[in-house]
Order: sequence, then C-alpha cells, then structure tokens
Amino acid sequence: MDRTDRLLREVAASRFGIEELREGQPEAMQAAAGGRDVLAVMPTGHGKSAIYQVVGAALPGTAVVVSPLIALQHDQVEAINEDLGAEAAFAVNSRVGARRERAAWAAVEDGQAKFLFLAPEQLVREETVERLAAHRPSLFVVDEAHCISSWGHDFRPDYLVLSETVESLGHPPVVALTATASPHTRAEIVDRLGMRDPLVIVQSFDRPNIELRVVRHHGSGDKRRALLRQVEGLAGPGLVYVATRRETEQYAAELRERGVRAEAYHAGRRQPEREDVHARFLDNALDVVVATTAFGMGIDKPDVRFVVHADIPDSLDSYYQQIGRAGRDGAPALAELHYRSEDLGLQQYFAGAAPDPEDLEKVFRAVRREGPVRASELREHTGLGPRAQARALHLLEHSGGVRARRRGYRAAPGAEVGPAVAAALEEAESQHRIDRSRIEMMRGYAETDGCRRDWLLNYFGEETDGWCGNCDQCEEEGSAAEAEERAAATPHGWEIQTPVAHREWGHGIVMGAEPDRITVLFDSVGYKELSLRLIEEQDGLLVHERAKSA
DNA sequence: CGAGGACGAAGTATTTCGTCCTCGGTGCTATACT
Repeated sequence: MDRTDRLLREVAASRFGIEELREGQPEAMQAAAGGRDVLAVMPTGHGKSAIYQVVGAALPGTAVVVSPLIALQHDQVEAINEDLGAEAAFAVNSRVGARRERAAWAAVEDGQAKFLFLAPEQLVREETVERLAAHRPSLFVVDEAHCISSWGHDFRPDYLVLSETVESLGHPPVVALTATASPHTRAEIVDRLGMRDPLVIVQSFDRPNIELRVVRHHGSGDKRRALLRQVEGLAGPGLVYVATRRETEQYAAELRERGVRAEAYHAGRRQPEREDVHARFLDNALDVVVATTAFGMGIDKPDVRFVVHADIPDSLDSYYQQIGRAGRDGAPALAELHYRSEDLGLQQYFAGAAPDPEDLEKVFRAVRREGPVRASELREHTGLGPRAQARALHLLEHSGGVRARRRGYRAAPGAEVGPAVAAALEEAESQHRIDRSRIEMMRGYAETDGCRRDWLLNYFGEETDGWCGNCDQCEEEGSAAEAEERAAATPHGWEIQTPVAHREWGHGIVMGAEPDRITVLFDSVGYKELSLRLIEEQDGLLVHERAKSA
C-alpha cells in the first residue's frame, strides 16, 4: 500500500515542514489521493488544511478550493505560497484586479497553479466552470463546509449548486472540511455536495482546557451589570458575543468606560474599521472584541483566554464554533454563557416564520414562465424583496418544485402550482421544526443540571462518561458521584448513536441517554426528548431500526 | 419572540403607565462615483 502513503508523508515533510501526521490526517489524505470523497470533521488546530494542501501539492493539476470569505482566501493563499516558496496558490474574486486574474488563469493553464481559491459565487459563472473543467482539477475542496447548511439556505444560495459544479468538473475527489458539524449538518454536507461513498473522519470535539460555565439571569439589567463586572475582571484577550449590532457598540463603550481596551465588531462597520479591530486584537492592542456572529471564521489567535456570551446563539453548532476560538494554545480558557430564557426569542425570530403561500405561488409561476432565470432577474417579475424571494425559491427548490442550476432556476419537469406550493409549505414547516429543535438543544445546554460538556459532546454524537470536572455543574459537590450513578443507570438498548424509528417521526439517531429519558435526532422534526416510560407504555412507538427492517 | 422608542391618557405635578410600532445576523457581486 504504501507508496502513496510514503509520497504524502514526504510531501508533508519537505514542502510543508510537517514531520508527523496527526490522527485522521493520513487516512483522509490517502483516500483523497486515491480518488475517494472525504468529509473531515476536525477541531480547529488539528490540521484540516494540511489534508488538502499535501494532497493538492502531491497530485498533478490544480486543486479548486471553495472558501467562504475573501479575506480568508487571501491569508490562505499567502500561507501556501510561503510554505511552497513559489507562487503556487491563487485567488479569483471581485477584489482581484483583471491583471492578477489573468495571471491566475494562466497559471492554471500551464499547470503552475496548485491551488485556486474561489468563493461559491464565482462557481456560478459558466465561463469559470468551463475553464476549470478543461483542466480537470485534482481536487474539489470545500473549506468551512458547514456553511453549506448554515448559509446555503437563503443567505448565500450559491452554496446550494456546488454539487452541479462538481459534476461539471467530472467529479474530482471532493474534500469537505469543517470544525463543527452535528450529525444533521454532516448529512446535509454529504447530500448537498453529492459526495459518493465518502470517507467520513470525525475527530473528538472535546476541548478539555475550556471551562464551561452558565450563569442565569432574570432581568436584562442584571445580566448587563454581571457581564460587565465579570469581563472587567478577566484577564484577556477575550471575546464577548452579543446578538445585535447595537449591543456591540453599547457593551464596547461601557467596557471602555471601565478601562478595558474594547472595540465593537459587526458587519455594519466599514471594512477598514473591521480590519483595524481585527489587527489590533491579533497584536494584543485590544483586550476585548465585542462582536456579532460576523467575527469568527479565520480568527486564528492562539491565546484567547475567554469567550463570554451576552446572548445565547441559535444552536450548539454556533456556540461550539464561537467558544472554540478560546484556548487554542491548550492553556486554560473560559467559555461563559450569560443566559436569560427570553433571549431565545431573537433566535426564534431568526428561525423564520411561515412563508406566505401567495409568494410561493408567484415565484413558482414566474420561474416556470421565465426559467432558467436568475434570482435578480426573477425579482423583476415577482416584485418581492430579495429576502422573501430567496426564501420562497429555496423552499421550492428543496421540496422539488424548482431546480437550482448554474444558469438559473427552472421549474421541475411536470411540476404543478398546487402541489409545488404545498410541498414548499411542508418543507418550511419541517425546517422550522428543525431550527426550533436546535434552539431547544441550546436551551437544554443552558438549563441542564448535568455536566455541560456531556451535553455538548452528546449533541455532536460523542459518548462521554457524564462527568468532565471542568464545568460549573461538575464543580458542584457531589456531581461526580451523581454522574456515576446516572451512567450506571443509563438505559440499555438506547445507547448513543443507535438508529431508531418512531411511529410518527420516522428515522432518528439517539443523541443522549439519561436514566429516565433519551434524546433523539429525527430527520423530520429535529431533536426530541422521549421519556422511557412513554416508550415502554406504548408498544412500537420507538423501535430499533435494525429490528424494524428484520 | 422580545426590547425599546414614540405616543397619548391620566389628571392638575411631575411622572407613570399602557399600547402600538419597528427592528433585529451572517457575504458575495456589480456598478456608479470620487
């Protein structure tokens, strides 16, 4: 076997200075080099990038790397060129001038370019895909692949058509990388990218050096005062996450009044200001950045000592991603959530209300009449706002009435208005249920009386021993003993990761087990808690999947 | 779903209370203007 293995290790060592590969890396690299699709779910700092970099450098041809943020692409290109000591990586996007773009394509054509970084929006352009197809890319890499699920829906719809691009390129090995993906997100990535029999490598999500804490508040004033007092006393650098732009400014101003070097960061600030805040944070010229979810990807600062949340995020996926920015150096770090149950309201709003059936009908009719048609052109026919139309389109697409293609949207063959709208409404309801269930799992983390890490890791499908010793619950006396008792009493037959089938909700996977109840992730309705008593009482309510098919 | 601002009523002074309304996150790209 192991000529490929030796070659990859040789390339890793000589070109990237990686002497020893870490767990999961060799398997992922070998699979990709051998032509197999790979989904690698690994914590930040585990060397996800090395997987595609080593394979891309070892294989002939250019690796296409889909990367969500232009700013990130720039850093990635520089890092590779430095390692390889040559201009081997290029980026093409709206900020790259015509000259550099020509140089990039010339390098792809003469084989010098080993890596080409693109945002998904670039891959919607017919010309771009044709040029790439003519040179048979060595790999199709999707970095930060969880964006497919969190952004593809209606925010950045071009994420939804990547699978078509993969096919147009002759299905080169697809390598999807992410640092956080619950089983649901994982399945969506594989599905959305049209991955074939992928090798799925999941490393442990545990970051034991991060202490997990939750404080509960009742009034919004209490919460604000407690948070300010806490952050004032913490040794930085650190991050404070809030839900709205306005709050970033308010908290930053109040922290400055208390002598903390704090700045606000959100997408509404001017680009130079955002870059300035980022740079000063990296240089330790700031103690604290108060940010919305805009501050995140691509922040690679090893010594962030705390991540404090003033508002609860929309899911544990988001929460884990945000607290994961703390303690990358392995030294002790703190993740504290200031929780009020009312704060979940904003996330429920973001989860979206039911769409207007008239909008769906309008969009479907217009697509059938005009298709293939791009969203911007379609708006002239529907008269809807960009958000409402994007949502309608996505729902119609996801439920099969409309097809998203690079050349634009078109009606599915034989699709009729009535059924298409009905299916879209059903889809909306299903998504809404799933979003709500993710919020509920986040609520569960905040409200659990068990170990926080246990809850978090179970959400990601990991087995735990129910006691971490580094969260507020475990610090409370007796928690360890209680946890042992609980573990001993964990119901047999409903272990974590067991596939099950529910009479109404269909297929699901057990995500958490307690003595008296289990948590199951269902494809149709998301996370649900079921009491064991109920399951026992109602024969056939929940059965093991294997038992069902037998 | 909830926060916060605007507004009017209450009742005779300055404020307080209720109701209604609006707003709220994430990024690409293209294009016009300095």
